[in-house]
Amino acid sequence: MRISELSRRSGVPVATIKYYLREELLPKGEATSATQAVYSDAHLRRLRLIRALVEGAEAPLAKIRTILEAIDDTGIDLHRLLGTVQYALTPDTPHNDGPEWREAERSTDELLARLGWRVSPLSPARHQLTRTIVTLARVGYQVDPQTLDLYAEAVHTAAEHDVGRVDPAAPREQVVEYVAAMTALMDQALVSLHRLAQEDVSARRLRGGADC
Amino acid sequence: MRISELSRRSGVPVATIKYYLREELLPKGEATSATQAVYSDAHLRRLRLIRALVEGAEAPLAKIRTILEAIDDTGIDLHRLLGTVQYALTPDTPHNDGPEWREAERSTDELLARLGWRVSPLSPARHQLTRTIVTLARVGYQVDPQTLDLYAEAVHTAAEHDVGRVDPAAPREQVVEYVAAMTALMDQALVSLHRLAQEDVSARRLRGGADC
DNA sequence: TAGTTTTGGAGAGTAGTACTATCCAAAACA
DNA sequence: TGTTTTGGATAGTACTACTCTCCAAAACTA
Repeated sequence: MRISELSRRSGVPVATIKYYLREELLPKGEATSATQAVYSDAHLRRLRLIRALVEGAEAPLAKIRTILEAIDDTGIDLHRLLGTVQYALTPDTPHNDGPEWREAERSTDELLARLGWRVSPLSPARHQLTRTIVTLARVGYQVDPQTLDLYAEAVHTAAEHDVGRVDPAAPREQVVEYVAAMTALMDQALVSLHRLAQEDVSARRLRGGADC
Repeated sequence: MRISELSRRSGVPVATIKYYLREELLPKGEATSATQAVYSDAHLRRLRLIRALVEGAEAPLAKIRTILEAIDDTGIDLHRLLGTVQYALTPDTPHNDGPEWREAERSTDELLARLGWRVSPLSPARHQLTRTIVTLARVGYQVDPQTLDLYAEAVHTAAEHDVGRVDPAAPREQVVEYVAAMTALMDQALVSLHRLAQEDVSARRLRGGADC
């Protein structure tokens, strides 16, 4: 198909498709002349994945490029792919170094030790958790170990399910796209549901006269 | 304290503090002359909250202003405050209308009916969940009811805990700040832990030869 | 065949966001 | 008295993801 049809079928404007071509997020179409090219279903699929990462994960384009390269790397193992997606989705934030940072870091380390989770010391999510603990402490809310344990147990169930759905019998292309999409987007489902749950509990407990 | 001390104690540059004053995120200090003012501990606390929302929740300043106004509204009930924070944190995204949207919307509605959660039809998190389901469907991953049920159960436990920590005996100012901070920031803790859990499960199941 | 539309490619422009730098007169400090 | 800090105002900056414009070649249509 030509670029206009790709645009129509994907819902992405031609100018944006051209932009993604220039940014090398989307591979070139097959040139049929110096000024013409045709695009395949693979382009449509790739475009949909890009838009999902832009809209659903609010990932910056540079980071999306990293994810796509990992997907296209035929030698990558799935664990590494999952790690690459997580890295890409985690904003670069400054490393702090002070007593409050070290205390929060200790909370994180102790939690992971208690849980026995196999997590790299370099994992960006570690850093993010530490940072969240610091941020909450700064506004007067100490996150205690019981809270962290309870949260951890909850999300581990979800994660078992996420990873359990990886189908070893499916074509590799599908598997890697599933891992990338799941890693990038199920966080958003989790957050949405968390908010819905908060609303439900709040409606029962905090609404009206129940607010002290 | 003067603005330089406020800057030193908060870690926020003077220029940024002035910016927040202009943007009316931060109330004016108490003028001691035409060109001098002093700031209280309340200013320091407010500045920390602003930075927590900027850095921890990645909330746009205009939305932070909305949250702060709700906090300062002495007549607001806590349930409404929680709703206001959630609204503020949810990006405005277009409403779609097509068969795939309606199908996803039905998934969301059925889930909430199954769960019996008290959730407003206008809740932004409803819309976000629907959108996530659509986005995942577009990249080939259908989110089934079992997945949603499992996630929902997990996060409800977390939400019970979140809301259960609201202390009716504490000063109102503290309570409203806790509700706002919790609503805005515990999502990030949840996501961080979800990612750590995924890494753990992936390490067990997907690493190396386990990838088909 | 001629006029119109579409294309790849290149470059410039736009909007939004959150700051950051500069300037100035008045106040505070040493 | 000279230097530093202040409130206030204004302009500038960096980043991000597009979006618009132009042009020559190719494709389409009547």
